Amino acid sequence: MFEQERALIEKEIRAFCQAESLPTPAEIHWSQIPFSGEWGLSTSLFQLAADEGRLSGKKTNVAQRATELAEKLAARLGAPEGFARVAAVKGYLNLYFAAPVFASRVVEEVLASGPRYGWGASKGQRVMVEYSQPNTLKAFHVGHLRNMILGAALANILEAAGYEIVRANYIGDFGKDVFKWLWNYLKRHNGEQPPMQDVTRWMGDLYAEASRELEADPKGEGEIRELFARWDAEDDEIRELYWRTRQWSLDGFNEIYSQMDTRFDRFYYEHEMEKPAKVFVEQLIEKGIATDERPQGGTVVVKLDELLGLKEEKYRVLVLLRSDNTSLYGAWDLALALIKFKEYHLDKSIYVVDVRQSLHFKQVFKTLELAGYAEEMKKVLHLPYEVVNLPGNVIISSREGVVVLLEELIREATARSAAIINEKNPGLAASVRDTVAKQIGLAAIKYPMLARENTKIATFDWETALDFNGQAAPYIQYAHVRASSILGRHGSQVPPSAVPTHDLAPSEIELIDRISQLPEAIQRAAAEYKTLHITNLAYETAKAFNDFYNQCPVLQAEQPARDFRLRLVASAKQALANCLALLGIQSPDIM
RNA sequence: GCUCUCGUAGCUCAGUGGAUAGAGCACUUGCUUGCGGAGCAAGGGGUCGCGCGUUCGAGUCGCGCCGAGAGCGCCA
Repeated sequence: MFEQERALIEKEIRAFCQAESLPTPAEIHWSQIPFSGEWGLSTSLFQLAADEGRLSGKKTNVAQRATELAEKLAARLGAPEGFARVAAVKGYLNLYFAAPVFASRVVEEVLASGPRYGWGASKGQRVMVEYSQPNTLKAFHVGHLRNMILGAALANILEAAGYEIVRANYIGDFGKDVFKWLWNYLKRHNGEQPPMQDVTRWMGDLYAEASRELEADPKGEGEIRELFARWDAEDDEIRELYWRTRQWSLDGFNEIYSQMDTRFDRFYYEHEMEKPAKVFVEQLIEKGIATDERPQGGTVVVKLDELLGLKEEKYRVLVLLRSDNTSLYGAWDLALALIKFKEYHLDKSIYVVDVRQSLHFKQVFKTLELAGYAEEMKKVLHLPYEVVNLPGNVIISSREGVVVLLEELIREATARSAAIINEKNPGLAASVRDTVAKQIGLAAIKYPMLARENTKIATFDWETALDFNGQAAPYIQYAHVRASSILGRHGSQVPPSAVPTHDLAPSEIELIDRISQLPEAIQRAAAEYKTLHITNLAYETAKAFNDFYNQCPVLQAEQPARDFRLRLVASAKQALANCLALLGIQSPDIM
């Protein structure tokens, strides 16, 4: 938000370097001024002092020289436009903002931009984010939650940063697991209908049963292959069963997506990939990239390390077709990757898939690179995230049926938040309470998944998931409610723009500072693909608002402070709502 | 065996090569004639896994070790 001022000072610093015959820095790094309680910008001169010493070949005391340079520079700058003062402190150049000028600029910009405050200009690039990827005929559990929430938030953040976004889902509706389920269904549950509630739980239970039964049944594998073959031969009975059971899962997913407030622009399905994948595999064999070992009773594979002439194992081997000629998911991923580029002319194709598939994606992307798609492969990115475990490092397993069902979690969280509302705000009408309870419950579930580094394993336990205190979404929503409450009591429109003429309190400046950080946080979160920059800022902004709330009266304040503070409250409310919206979290006005 | 990830307060986690490493939870204490106390303020608690290196400067970068987890030819 202060790019202009920054650019101006940078120009001055470069001019200073030239005048003093110093090496000109390529980049000038800015940070906040710590400990001062004042609001401004800071940069250090150590690097410059060290560079100068290295170039001259003479031994220099870097700390001393940095202090000297900072002082000279401060003297040269004087008091530039918009800044109250400039100071040299221990080798740092500190520029202190003329707070009223900047404060008013921040507030004006937030209120003028509204829900789009913080959004960047269009970058003219189209990015696909693929996420969720649930498997039909399996349970939808808390392990899938991280993926869905992370992907959705990331898509929002990239969109806000200025990219055109295509939200894609790739439904796992094909492969051996599907036929394993059908095999078990035909043997033990033929004709059964799924229950009304928790469809995916029922599907998952049958899947776990199928896994158990298969282990005990030596003929099972053969029977499953037979079903697979019948599907291949377009056997009506199997096709009908396949479509019918698949639809049960899809209905269950749609229910969950609507509950979680998640939407997609494009659905891909594994079963659609089979044919194009097989055609593509034939081409790879012709090109000599894939090796056909089927005549010897083997598979079709891409021996990546061998093709690349690597001595150590790195990419290993990607298996594309089984010995019985059916295709594997590696083959489908080859086809899908190209279809995406063909359909949307993407500038970037992102896969939000858990870290255990890192090698798989390395293999897929490298194979396509070798097959002549090097340009496209520069634009793909597997964004890995760690799994969600249960307490005691218990792995969530569809195969063994050890899952915490997502719908159960949503119900629990909603019930819990309704109970808290009853306690804290007993006067609230039941219908309003239920709506708000859901907003808070969902937020509490989503926030911790987004506030954690993607590469860290998350542990799900009920106590933490349902803890609504402290660094959690309800805290942020509460700050938003307080802001709404003040504006509601004020009643009429917030007063028109005004530069503050009262002495800004430290907590006012801190709050404005946090609000002003949103545009940069969005750009950084998008560049690094990290939602936690937004969760952190949302929390810090809420904290700053609560501090302000305690220290600065608004409605009781004297004019002109009252008018400015009303506008500040409206800005804080907007900034909080915008952060939460990026995270896929709603901002209630009462709770 | 090879590859990848993680290791910061009792616990869960932040921390852009820069000034005095921060939050939340838990624990102790205080704050409501005041805009919503789901809040605020204060307190204790740290060999940033260990070592070497790069650098003016390392929790942050590199290498090595230790510990934990994951992946590695016909599941997805």
